[in-house]
Amino acid sequence: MTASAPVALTEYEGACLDKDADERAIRDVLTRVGDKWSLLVVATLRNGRLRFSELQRHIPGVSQRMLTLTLRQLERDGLLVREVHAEVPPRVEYELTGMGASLVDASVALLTWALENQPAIERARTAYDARTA
Amino acid sequence: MTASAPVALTEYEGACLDKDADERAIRDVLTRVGDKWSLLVVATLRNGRLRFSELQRHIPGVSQRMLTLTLRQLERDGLLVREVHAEVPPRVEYELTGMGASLVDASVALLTWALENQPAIERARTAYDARTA
DNA sequence: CAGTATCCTCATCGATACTG
DNA sequence: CAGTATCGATGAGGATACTG
Repeated sequence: MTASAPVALTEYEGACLDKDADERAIRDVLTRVGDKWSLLVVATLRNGRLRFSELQRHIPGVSQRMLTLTLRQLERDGLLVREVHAEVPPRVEYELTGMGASLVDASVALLTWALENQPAIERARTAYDARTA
Repeated sequence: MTASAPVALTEYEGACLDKDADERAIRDVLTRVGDKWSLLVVATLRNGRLRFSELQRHIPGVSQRMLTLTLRQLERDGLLVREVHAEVPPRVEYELTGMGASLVDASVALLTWALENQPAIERARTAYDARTA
């Protein structure tokens, strides 16, 4: 499973990471993925559209402000669409675009890695701290 | 290729993202991957060990301070090892661990996604800005 | 219900200078 | 060469209050 990855990586370094535009593209996406709520929002929307309040319930700890800001960014980037229904009380639903769904798919490997390696990381930290303390 | 991903994601939401520990593990890794230099450092080390100054040359724009901090964190997490050679002038080499290499492999899908979708994201932003301006 | 508007804090990051 | 120490800017993110 790791047989072809080194090749792919070499291509990144040679053909991509050194070029400014591609490096910016990657940093752009990684910054988004690395922020506190974006990936959690798209992952939560992976199973279907949800309204604002439903999202807030599904994502513990997110403030109204941060959820709004995150949704606006994701909408601006074309990862989800915002649908306002002209009703009283207002109803706003959010739904992933194809690109948004594909981002989740592309993130699965990294999420799996995170879960699988968390114990080893924890152990490494403990050992390091003991060594340097 | 996207056939099995939704299933995997559903498992994440049901079995993982709602549980505090796993969510912390994921956020932990995503924060690391999302920071400005970490993934760039491990990717650069993917082809073999490098010394401090070589890393700095390979990674344009990184300051001594940030490179040091990034390397210390990655070392603490067990993603690379730091080898100090008792020489004058001092020589310090950094090399990925197996876990460090596997992180790069796990990130390839996301990096590929970033490169492939960057144009579409750019277009979406332009359209959004025109719509809301 | 689905937001805005303000204020505030803290962590990240960069620049610069110094050192074993 | 491979760092450390210090300072300062920037901005992500949280708390709270208010609104169409």
